[in-house]
Amino acid sequence: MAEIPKSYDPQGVEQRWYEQWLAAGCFKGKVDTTRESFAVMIPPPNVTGVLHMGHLLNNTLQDIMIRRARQEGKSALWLPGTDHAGIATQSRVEKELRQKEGKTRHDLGREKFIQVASEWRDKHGGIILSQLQKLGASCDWDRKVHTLDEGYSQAVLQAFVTLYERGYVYRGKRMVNWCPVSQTGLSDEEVIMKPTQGSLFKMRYEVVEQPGTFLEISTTRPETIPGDVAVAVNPEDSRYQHLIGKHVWRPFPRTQIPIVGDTAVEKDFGTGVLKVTPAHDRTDFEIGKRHNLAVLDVMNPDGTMNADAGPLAGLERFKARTAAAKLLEELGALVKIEPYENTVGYSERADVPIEPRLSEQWFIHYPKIEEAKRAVTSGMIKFHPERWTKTYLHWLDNIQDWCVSRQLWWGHRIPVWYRKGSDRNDAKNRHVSLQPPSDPANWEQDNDVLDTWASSWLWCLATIGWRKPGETTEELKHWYPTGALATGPDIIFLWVARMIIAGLELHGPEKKTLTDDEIRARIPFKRVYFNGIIRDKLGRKMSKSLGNSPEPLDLIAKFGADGLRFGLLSIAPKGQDILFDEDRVSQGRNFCNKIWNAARFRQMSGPMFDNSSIPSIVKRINSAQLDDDDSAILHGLITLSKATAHQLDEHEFTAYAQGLYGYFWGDFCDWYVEASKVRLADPVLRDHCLAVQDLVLRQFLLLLHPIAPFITEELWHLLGYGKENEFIQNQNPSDGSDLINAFQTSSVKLDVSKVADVALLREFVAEVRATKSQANQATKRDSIITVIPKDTKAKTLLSHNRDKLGRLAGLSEMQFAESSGDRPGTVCQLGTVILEQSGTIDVAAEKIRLSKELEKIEKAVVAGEAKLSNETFVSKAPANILEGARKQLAEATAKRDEIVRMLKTLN
RNA sequence: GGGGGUAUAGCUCAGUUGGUUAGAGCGCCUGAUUGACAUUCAGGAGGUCGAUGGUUCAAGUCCAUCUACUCCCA
Repeated sequence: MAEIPKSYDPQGVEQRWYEQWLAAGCFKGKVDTTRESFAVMIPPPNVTGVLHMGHLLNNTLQDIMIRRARQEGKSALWLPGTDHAGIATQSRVEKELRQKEGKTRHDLGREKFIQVASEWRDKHGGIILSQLQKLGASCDWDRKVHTLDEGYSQAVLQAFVTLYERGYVYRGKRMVNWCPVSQTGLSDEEVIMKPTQGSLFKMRYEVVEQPGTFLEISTTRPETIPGDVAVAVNPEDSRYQHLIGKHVWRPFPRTQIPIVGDTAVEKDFGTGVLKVTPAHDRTDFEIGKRHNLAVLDVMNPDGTMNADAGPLAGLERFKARTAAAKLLEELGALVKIEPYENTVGYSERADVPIEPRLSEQWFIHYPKIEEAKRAVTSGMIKFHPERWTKTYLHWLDNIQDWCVSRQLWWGHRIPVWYRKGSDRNDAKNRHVSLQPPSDPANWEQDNDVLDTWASSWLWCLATIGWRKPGETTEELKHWYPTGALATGPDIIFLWVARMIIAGLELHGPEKKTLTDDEIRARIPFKRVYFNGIIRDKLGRKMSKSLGNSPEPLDLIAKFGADGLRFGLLSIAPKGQDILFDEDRVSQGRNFCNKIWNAARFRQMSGPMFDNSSIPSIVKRINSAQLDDDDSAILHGLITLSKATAHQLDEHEFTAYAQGLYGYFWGDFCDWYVEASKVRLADPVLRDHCLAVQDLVLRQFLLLLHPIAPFITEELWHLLGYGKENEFIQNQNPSDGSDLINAFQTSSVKLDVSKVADVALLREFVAEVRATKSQANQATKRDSIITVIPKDTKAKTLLSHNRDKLGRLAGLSEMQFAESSGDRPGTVCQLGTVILEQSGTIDVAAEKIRLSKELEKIEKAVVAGEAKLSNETFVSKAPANILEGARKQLAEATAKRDEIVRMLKTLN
């Protein structure tokens, strides 16, 4: 066996093992119906994207789940892929086209543009997946899926056609959210509401029938004045009701528009008079419909003003706003301009304010809403943390039809053909199918593509072969529903809810309502873990413009993938946002180094023996030599295994990481290994003690493996736990029951009470060290103490562990005495400790120390006495609590009395 | 306007059916290095658990109200 280097160097280890895992096909998902299945579908990142902090956390969590499942012997599959990111990709390609060739997509034409975009995708896309490999992601790369793959595309179109046939898809002219930059409609979910600083323009319009009378009107958008077709007041508003039916002069282009009465107008908002612009506002559109008003569109799709905008024609919309204000002023119609903050919808991708715009679009009316709610409320799908259920249900309760058409070219072209020159809104003139019509010359296909989310909502189905309802594949039968989904709560509507709906409606024959059993069979996943969003240490979102996002690959290079994974996990509170601070990732790296060195120490401490299985190690444990520490550390190992199994089941990832950290560093390294150095020097006891260490290290590596796959695999082999070409991923850490069995088989009897005894010894050592530190003897290895044991049991425990205590506390001698006499000491649970010192003791300092101690313990005594003298407590509290309180009070009292006595002797 | 979330040490956070003297990591201070690890070890300082009220023998934990910050939806 090679000698282990002094500090852990992740670089070489990571690359070597990742290559071996790939070569051995470790990550391949195999359909094996004899095993329980467990699949995870990666949330497909944008194909154009690069790895960011959020991906690191999200994919670490998935990797943990899938690696643990593999260890447990499940038939596991983690399927990777990317989505085509319609708007994002098209925008980037168009931008490059514009910059490099000065062309627009229209110069190229649809076919050529898609070809260019595909080439661009193939060149720049998918970087993110190779970056994930550096993180150690154990995806089945051979099953990589892209939403524009041929088979997947078929599924997407089929879903649309099926929903059309089932009556859930319709076409219509509606108000949609229009992005002037991407020049496409968007769904409500893609619009981000942001408080925006703007101005409120107060204007006055003259009443036509009563010259000299003016109506004051407030607006944030004076550029839409040319599109005004009326002004509206609340019919119950006594200030204005007499004017309903009359007209006002619209300032520009100057014309008469009617005054209408509509209850949608809020009397208290502004002046209580609303200008009505049906083409550019949702509320106004509704008002216009009620009053039969014309829809006067004054804007081009790119956000510039069109010819109908009169004097504003040709101006960009925000320039037009300023120009409109100036114009109003010149006309004497402007009263004043006030700063004003209101909430404005922004396009998620382009980050510019959207325009409400009337256009022809395709919509999906969501099916299976009731079932989607029931799936979650009755626990067939479990959300972690559970509170997201409320958000999910609230959305379903207020659900709006989904605008799924996008005026883009990059995506799945809507599989609808219209008879040339006919009314497209008449279903008779449509051909909706995966196949074009047989007489293509008479038809033209819809120019639009589907929303990207209308492809990714099939992710759990179409990645494993779903192509149409009713048909199934081996993979679908085996892995669907998938075991868990890990994602961010920000896409609970965009993606999670829609996947649930898609599964319920499309995974099976058409049914109006579903039974619970049918729901169970159709849901895409059984659990959803919502991980928090990573922010910078000031709590801001990570963003390119702020430059506050670290480069993930740099972090991996600096801390190692394992260290980074561990660090992220240990600072990621359950479902809570995470404030990222690089310093904290170093904890993960340090932990890896600690593990590395513990293994190194094991290697240096003696020869390696048969480490090939639990029984072969347990066989080397000598029951006769089993001491207090052995019992405690092995019992702790069982407890840890059990806790880990529970925490992973419940997705308590942080507790899982911290449990391993505390056990390994605190219990094993700082105490057990240090204590065992005495025995390791003794040839009779050495091998037994090494066996215990071997067992602890083995099980610990197994438990840690899902978080830190590389270092655990490396040490697994270096310490001889696995043979060549066998991997740690195929070893089950279990919940501790295999340890219990092995101990029973080999008649190794652990004494559970030793856990408490060792805790007492640890307190004792800590007190001695503190006392020494105070007396400036901290570094002395040959201090002498006198102990007045509390009782005979304490005395036995101390003398049993004399050598260890000497080593751990730096003692050359530990004497026992009946009484401390007149010397001050430290009181701990096992007794009073007196440090022998040369020269005189600092009486004043001792007094201060003891007084502080006294103050602390006095509080406990008072609290304990109060509690026990309370009759209701004594009569109502359960017996074990009562007994505990009595014991505690007795101990506190004894300690207090001893301190008081020592203080007296000092006076 | 509606609905979440959070508030515990200087910082970031644990604290799982209410029950010892509320914990960890980092930071800070003191001390340690010739054989696992300075990516280390030992010790120390530091908290009226956001505020008020309630339930209970017992509240950081449960309930109500309030305050601050934050997210989502309108």
